[in-house]
Amino acid sequence: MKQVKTFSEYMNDEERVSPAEREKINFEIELIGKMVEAREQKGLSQRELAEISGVKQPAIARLESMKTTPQIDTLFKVLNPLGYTISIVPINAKK
Amino acid sequence: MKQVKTFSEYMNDEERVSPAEREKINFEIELIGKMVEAREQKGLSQRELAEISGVKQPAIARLESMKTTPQIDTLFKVLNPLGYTISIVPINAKK
DNA sequence: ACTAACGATAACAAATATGTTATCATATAA
DNA sequence: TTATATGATAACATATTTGTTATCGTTAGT
Repeated sequence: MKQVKTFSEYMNDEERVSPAEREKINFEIELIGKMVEAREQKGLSQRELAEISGVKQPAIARLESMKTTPQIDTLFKVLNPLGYTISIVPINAKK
Repeated sequence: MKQVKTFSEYMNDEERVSPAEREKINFEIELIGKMVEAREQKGLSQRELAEISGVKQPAIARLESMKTTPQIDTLFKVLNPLGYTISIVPINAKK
């Protein structure tokens, strides 16, 4: 018998993780995925993105390694030079 | 001659408001619009939404009156019971 | 071997949001 | 008029992120 839960099973256990928490975690995974990919695809180092965005390199490193959850100001500062923004969508629009 | 700028003119003046700041302000306007509308359309008071979401009523009031910019945790807690979430989109997808 | 650039991390101060509790003014209903 | 519910606000403590500065280990290039 299985002894531990998979990550997916853990994430879908409502008794442990609330829907809002799950949305937040999914968002963060989506965030760092697109963030790292876009940064590297533009050939930018963390230090270069730091200069462009106005967010310091240690803060970017903390975000990319998921040590912290960004504040909204920081989110826009980092995403904007990478060509992304965020928007509010109905939950059922989750394609 | 015009003496003052309209809000729109102010917002589009890159020397005063950076692109990232503009995105953030637009996001906040979109946020409180959908937030208040959805809350009232569901017939919920701030106190009721506070109970459902786990965010205290004073915090909700501060958000709706734009006294503070929410943290991402708070954002998901409030938006989730209202049927919304947030997602990362390319800037050119701004319809 | 040396240098330079990279991402990660440490430590502390500063900034900001939230929790908590209480209260206020206003509107609405009885 | 009295009572009740609403959104807004105050004051303070707590929590979390970011700034700041410095450094670390690793990798790539010379």
